[in-house]
Amino acid sequence: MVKNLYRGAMARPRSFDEDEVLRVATDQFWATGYAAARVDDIAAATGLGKGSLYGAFGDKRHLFLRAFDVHCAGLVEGVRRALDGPDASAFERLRAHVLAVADATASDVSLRGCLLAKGTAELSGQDPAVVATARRTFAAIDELIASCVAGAQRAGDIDPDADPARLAGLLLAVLRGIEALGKADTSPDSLRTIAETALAVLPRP
Amino acid sequence: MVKNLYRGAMARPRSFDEDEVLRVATDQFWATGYAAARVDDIAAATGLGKGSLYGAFGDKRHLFLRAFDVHCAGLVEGVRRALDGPDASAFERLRAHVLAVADATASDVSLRGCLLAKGTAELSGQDPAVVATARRTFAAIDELIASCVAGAQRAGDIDPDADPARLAGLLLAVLRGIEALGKADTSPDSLRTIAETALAVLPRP
DNA sequence: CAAGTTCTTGACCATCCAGTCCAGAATGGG
DNA sequence: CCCATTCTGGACTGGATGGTCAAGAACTTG
Repeated sequence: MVKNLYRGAMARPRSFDEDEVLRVATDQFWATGYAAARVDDIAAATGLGKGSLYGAFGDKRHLFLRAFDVHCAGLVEGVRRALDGPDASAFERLRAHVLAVADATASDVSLRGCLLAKGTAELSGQDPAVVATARRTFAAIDELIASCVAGAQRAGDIDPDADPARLAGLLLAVLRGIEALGKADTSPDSLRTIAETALAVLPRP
Repeated sequence: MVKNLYRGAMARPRSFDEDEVLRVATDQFWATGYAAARVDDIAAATGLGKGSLYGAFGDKRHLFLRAFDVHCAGLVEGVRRALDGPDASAFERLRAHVLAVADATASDVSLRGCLLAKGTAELSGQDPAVVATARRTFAAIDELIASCVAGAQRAGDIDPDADPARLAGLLLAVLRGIEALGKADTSPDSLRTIAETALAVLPRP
């Protein structure tokens, strides 16, 4: 249970920023996975005592869930920034984003991949909350892609007869696939080629 | 270290089949992930004492690595069986396989996904042996798909001017993406639609 | 400034778990 | 039929780790 509610006016104030702690915690979970991450390490990395950590977040699982949520929200926000914009440049934004994901995955020397993928892979069979967050996140990204595709259609860069939702689903799967292949140290060239091919097969008007 | 070498004529013979034990171990790792799997549980599930397990496989990590190898080899073998055959039906086999993966992923009620994906996600940052096996496995599947695509091209079902390697890479990414999305409990319909769309965008002659 | 509240620290606890070890069982060779 | 060898089972150990707690620090309110 979370004990320290942080309801505004408190006696002794928090000595830390919750979001900052969550970012550090995210790094720890990211590096090793949920089960292998140690609460002591997270405490050390944040500079907090374990009591504060447990007081603020309840237990390891809830700490992870919070970090996971923040991370996923950030992901969606990043995709939104990358894809939002005027129809005229929608296709170019889509293209840039898909290639950027491939390049980012390829240059991830640590092979840690994305916490969304890692967390979902590790915990989907055991924690419904993780599944729910992952689903929401994927759905949000799917919609962002779909609306970017629709923009590209209006701009005449993608066949207007195609179903934007279907193309978005395909692109989302490709993105997640690139991420998965990247963790197996697939060559940067291969990943980029996959991204290019995905863009190339999109139906032109 | 592995102590029991099993070099043919031994004093007291093994009471178990190594492959069978690896299958059971695979199930355990699959259900919970590597870090969360307990050697005691694996021993219980196989009916072996821990002494025998450690004698035969060395330690938890090597046991996992062996199980992972066997699992991946089986995966490749399954794909080979699904995709090998005459050119005339190559496209149909490809189509059936892609749809089958989507359906299988969708009907995986336990959301455990594929051990290849799960193991790679969890351990790619920490165990080079896992990365190596994953890469080999993906490369093998990639080649199988490429050669099936080439067959479909010879049969006139796919544009002969397309690069089969590029299309194979794209399809592999889509398959891995479907797997990833499936763990987030994406609807069976969505997964199948992604598979259908991937097949639909393949360039026809 | 006293009282009341909440946060912080880190020692402490109870449990869990990978890996060890040994006494005994099963087998083949001599 | 006995001995050397190898496997088996499970009790045991040492260390790690999630979570608790109590004493004290920091702040608000009256």
